[in-house]
Parts: sequence; structure tokens; C-alpha cells
Amino acid sequence: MNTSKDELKLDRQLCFPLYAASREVIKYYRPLLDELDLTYTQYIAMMVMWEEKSISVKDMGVRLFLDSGTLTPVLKALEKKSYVTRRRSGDDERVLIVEITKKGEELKSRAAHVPGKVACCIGLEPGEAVELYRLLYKILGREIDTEIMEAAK
Amino acid sequence: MNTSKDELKLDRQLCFPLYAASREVIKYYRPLLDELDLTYTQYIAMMVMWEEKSISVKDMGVRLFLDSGTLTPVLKALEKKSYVTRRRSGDDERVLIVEITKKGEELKSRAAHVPGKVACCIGLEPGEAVELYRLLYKILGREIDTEIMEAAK
DNA sequence: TATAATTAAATTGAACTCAATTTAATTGAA
DNA sequence: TTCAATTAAATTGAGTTCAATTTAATTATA
Repeated sequence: MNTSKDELKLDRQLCFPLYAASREVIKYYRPLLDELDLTYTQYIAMMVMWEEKSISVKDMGVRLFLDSGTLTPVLKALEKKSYVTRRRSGDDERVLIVEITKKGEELKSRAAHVPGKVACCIGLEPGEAVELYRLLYKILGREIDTEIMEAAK
Repeated sequence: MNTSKDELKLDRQLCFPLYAASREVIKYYRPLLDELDLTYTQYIAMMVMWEEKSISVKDMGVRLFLDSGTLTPVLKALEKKSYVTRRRSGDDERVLIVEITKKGEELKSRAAHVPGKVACCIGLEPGEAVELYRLLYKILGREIDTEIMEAAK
């Protein structure tokens, strides 16, 4: 018991550095997102909106791996800031459609510098970042964006 | 705007899959930890206790990248379950010493199967797991456990 | 058609996370 | 020595995160 081969040592877990690194990297975002008055969760929801313009809560949940229990308050907060609107679908009243507003679109240009600034903080070589990206999406079981793989050069 | 080169596309971020994969992997733990009546945060706190036997809140915070705001209620919950005791240090009354109990030690054998079960769920090749581990610790800026690197074979 | 099963959001409750503040103890500098 | 600065925990409050339940709408089946 308690030899260096101990499977229960913190240093031997994969999940722990995943969990810790995720939180540490999200902390890099805070000063940048504070300027935009967004939390990290609100920010990734806005990233979906910048791409989709209009999407159901369910579909946003699939993209973000989040359920309505998390998304409902996030989307209400974004609605309060006038970045999105929320309305029931005419086709199916169960479905809530989130739509980006003009103000939400304008926010995008103010957020443009965020990804670059965070990438610097992370401190991986470009090739390492691509490999990390590949491994994480392998865990997530989703297809990979080919653009970012080429960006490796 | 909104071309495939758009820096603000979700698929181009490194933080997002880190955040999502972390949460997905923690979900694998739930059914296993439910049997032990532990949350994930309580589990990693117990992993520190199984190694250290006795440690201050501050030092546990350094190991887990968590502050007293998070740890205080976690450690109180573990105390309530009689897995640890909490007392002020005699040397320095500011310091709270957490100590493992006999019941806490016994819990370790019941948790022994957890790391192996989770490793299976993750679905990476051994070499990939080692590389992911290396990259995550590079982000965390900490030295790496050499044992796990050799386990790659 | 009725009604049973399914689905989408919302709600609830427990727990975590973290910034900011507070309290108490210790250390350091004038 | 004395009092200012620092340190360690705890507390507070806002915002997640998620399982479980509820509500309402739709779909499938007897």
C-alpha cells in the first residue's frame, strides 16, 4: 500500500489535470471577459450565437455539452443584456428559439481579441496545441475541425 | 466575417474542449463515486488525504488548485462523514490541519477500482493518455510524475 | 380518436467555484 | 515594543453544473 505505484495517487490520474487545467485556463479569460460583462459560460453561448444566429436550447446544449438546467439561466442573463431574444417556436411550442440581436452581433467585434490573448497565456507550442485539441475531441467523441489541424503547419 | 477562419468559432478554441472534456470525464466518475457516497471534489480531496495523512487547508489548496472558499465546505462534509478530522495547528492558530481517520483510510480500499474503471471509459491509447497528461501538466506549469511516463512503454 | 409515451424547457435542490471581504493570528519594520 | 502588513480560513454572494422532477406539447399506438 502507498507505494509509488499506487493507482490512487493524484499524480497518476488523467482526470485531475484535465479538471485543473480547464479551470486554470478559464481563469485566463476572466479579465478579458470582465470588459465585455460576460461570464465564461455566457461567452461560449455567445460563440454559438455568432455562428448560428438562431438555435434551439436543445441544439445549443448538444454543441456545449450542457442541459437546459444550466442554459436556461445563462440565456435569460444574455436576454437581459439584450444580446439575444427568446421565443417559442411556432412549429413546436415545446422548443425555445434563441436569436441573436443587433447588439449581440456588435459584441462580436469587441470579443475578437479574446482567443488570441488566451492562446498566448496557455504557453503550448502550436503543434502541441493541435495534438491536445485532437486528444480532447477524441475523448469527446466528436469529429474534428480540419482547419485547426492545418493551422499546425 | 464568419468565414471558416473566424477566430471566434467554437471549433477553433482549445479551452472549450478542455472544459467540456473535463466535465464529461467527471461524469464517468459519478456512478462509481455514488457507491462511496463521495462527490468528485470530495474524492480528490480524499486522494490527497490518502497520500498525506495530515495536511493544511492551504497546502491541499496548492495541490488541488482550489482555495479555502471551495475547500472549507468540502472538508466539513468529509468531517461529517468521519473520513477526516479538522483542528487548528498548535504552532500557528491560523492554520487548519486536516487529518485522515481510520474510517478514511478504510475508504481507500473501497475506492481502489475507480481509477481503472474510469481509464477504460476515456478510450485513449496508452501513449495518447501519456501525451495528454504531459500537455495538461505543461499548461498547469508543474513538474511531471515520471512513473506515469514510463507506464507508456 | 383516445391515451400512452416521448420530448423540450423550466424548475428545484445540492454542491461546487471563485472573487471579494472579514476575522484572527502572526510577522515585520519603525 | 508597537502597530502596520501579511497570512490562513471562513464567509458571502453570484453564477454555474447537474440529477431529478414538473409542465406542456407533440407523437405514436391501441
